[in-house]
Amino acid sequence: MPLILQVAIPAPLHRLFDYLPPPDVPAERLKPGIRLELPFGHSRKVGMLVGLADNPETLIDKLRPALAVLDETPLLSDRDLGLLAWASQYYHHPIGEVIATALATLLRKGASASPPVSRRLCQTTVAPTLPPGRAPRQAELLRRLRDQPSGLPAEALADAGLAATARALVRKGLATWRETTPEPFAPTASEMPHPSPALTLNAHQAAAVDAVRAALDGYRAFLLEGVTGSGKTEVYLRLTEAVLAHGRQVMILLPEINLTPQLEARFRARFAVPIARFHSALPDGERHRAWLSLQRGETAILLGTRSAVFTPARNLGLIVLDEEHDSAFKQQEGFRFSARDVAVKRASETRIPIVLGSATPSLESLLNAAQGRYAHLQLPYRAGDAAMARFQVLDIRAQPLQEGLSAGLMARMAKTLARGEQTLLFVNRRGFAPTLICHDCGWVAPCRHCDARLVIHARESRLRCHHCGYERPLPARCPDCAGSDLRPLGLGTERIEAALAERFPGARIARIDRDSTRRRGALEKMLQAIHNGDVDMLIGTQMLAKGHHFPGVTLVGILDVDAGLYSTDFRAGERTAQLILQVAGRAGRESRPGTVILQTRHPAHPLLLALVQEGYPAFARACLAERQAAGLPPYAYQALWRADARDSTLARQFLEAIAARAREQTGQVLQTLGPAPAPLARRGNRHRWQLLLQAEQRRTLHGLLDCLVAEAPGLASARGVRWSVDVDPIDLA
DNA sequence: AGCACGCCGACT
DNA sequence: GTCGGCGTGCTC
Repeated sequence: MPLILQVAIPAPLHRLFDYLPPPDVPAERLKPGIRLELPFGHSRKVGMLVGLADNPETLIDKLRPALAVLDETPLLSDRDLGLLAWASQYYHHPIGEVIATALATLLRKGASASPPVSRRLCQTTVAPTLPPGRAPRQAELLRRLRDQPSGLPAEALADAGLAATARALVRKGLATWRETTPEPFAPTASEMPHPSPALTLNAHQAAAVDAVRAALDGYRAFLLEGVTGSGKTEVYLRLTEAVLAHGRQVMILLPEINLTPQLEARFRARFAVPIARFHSALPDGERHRAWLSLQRGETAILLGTRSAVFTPARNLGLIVLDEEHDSAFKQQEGFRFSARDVAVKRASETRIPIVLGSATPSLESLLNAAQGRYAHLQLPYRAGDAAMARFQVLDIRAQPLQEGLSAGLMARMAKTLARGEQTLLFVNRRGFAPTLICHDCGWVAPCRHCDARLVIHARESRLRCHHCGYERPLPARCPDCAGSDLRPLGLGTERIEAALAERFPGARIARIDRDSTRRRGALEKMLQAIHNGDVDMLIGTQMLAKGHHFPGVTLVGILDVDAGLYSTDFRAGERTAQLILQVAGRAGRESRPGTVILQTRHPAHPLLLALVQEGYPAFARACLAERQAAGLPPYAYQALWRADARDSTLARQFLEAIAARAREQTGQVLQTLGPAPAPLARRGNRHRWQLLLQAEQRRTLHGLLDCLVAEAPGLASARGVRWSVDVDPIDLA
């Protein structure tokens, strides 16, 4: 009876490949989770064995034998493979590529996963005769070896400058090198001191810690909603302590590890256990070691970004995902997974708790909490009674603007400057395509088919909806008030910087955005200058909103609230609110909380008022009610089908065929919006279109996707078209 | 995605 | 007469 190997290969192919076992390999070594070297087409690939079968799926004479087995023992457990198979199915992404994203780069290329050889220096005799004469360093090292029967690691000796001393002892036969493999992390009383003492918890923190600690034995998802400065990190630390005490590992996921050095510092200060980082900016070798150390159980705490969510762990006891609302958790190309949703799935499969933390939770998570799927924990107060910033809505309708700056805001800036305090100007440039707005009455061009704004296509002089494809010519006058002052909405940081330099000659201005901080170390330098008080005015994008705190800033100006309130993306309001609170949380200190000025042409916008008058929870409730009324996520489920082709018509016709099939199969329970040109309609000489599929039931949508993804390659209109499916898209742009 | 096979223009 | 353009088709 032939043994057939079912192998996942990193290629954009939605299936497994069958192979014969490599020659001369005993069957018991062929366990799912090991890597194989394989002949594939005309090249060699590293694939993952995911299953065994008695009979091949294809003709037996097409089978080729695998070339070699690369792993002694499985790199991925059945549970790991199960999570990856789920992700492949849920996101409709090829299993081979999904598995590849779960492996560190070097493993993907076939590098050895055996533990690196590490040498420890051990004494050779129990009562060594000390070398005569003066060799104090050798004597001292011998004494340390006597106290440490398991020996001292070579790296530690090298770090301490004792490499030569060690060699001398070995030469004299008093010590010897032993090759050891690192032990799985196992907490002992001596390994668990608190180098930095735990802070005292307030009542809300204590309640949150108790709730999670009571649930460490099984799956439970917790939404930890805590305003900026309310002490979420201390909660994470206490929970980590509890989990480590059980000898289990903790995974901390962050949107961007480089922006949260304080968090890592606090973990390192609190715990004397092995802590590893895992993120895409890490050099391959380090990533490889971090991956393996978690997989083998040598790392107790992993701090990582979204790519870390698939890293296998021997004995995971808790997942913490901080800033859970952050869109960086969603991969925006290729395998478009949400690390937050995968993490929840992983916790549930592993039967461990997960804590999703945020000051401004996503509406998805708030709804999950409201419906009881997540337990809702709240930290409503800032530690140390620090006051929240005051908000001030500034009506700029019919006001003269100088590059987006109103006279009122500039007057406040002048005063702030005169007092020697800092101003932070926030420009939301999150890739919103500009919208047309009437400067006299605030009218914005709406789509007649969608609850969305039309987008200016300047070259064609037309307004177009990116959801349904509706379009009309650019109007010369406002349809509402007949005013002729119609303006595109949206300003760049450079224009504002120039305007400020002109208006405030002599003021020291710093611009912080991707362009100005591209050079290595440039951001750190600017931050230092700001902290030193060498900067009067900061202009920045959302880069400013994360991680850094600016105690010298007492005035925050948000120039462009309308662009966020009226974007083509229905999620823009939610993101804008999250950003406003995040920016507000950067400024001021206990004694001087600071003022946040929001420039808007819609001073009575109900969501804006809810946010500034009642706070984020009230805003979120209002926003959820709107979403429910409109039948939008999180009350509906979406998938965005993208297609591109050399010829624009081909891509459109393919998506029209998909839309037609979708309507045939599901009828009324599914909405199709489009196909419409993608916001970046032509990229790399390919024309891009998109089709939005939406259903009230997740099952309806996924059942349909299963069929359509299987059918699509066979459609006549699929020729020459490249396509992909984005499940739970967060950027419809 | 690679990578080959496969039919039509400008060059030693 | 060849070298090479990238169109399309396959990979167990």
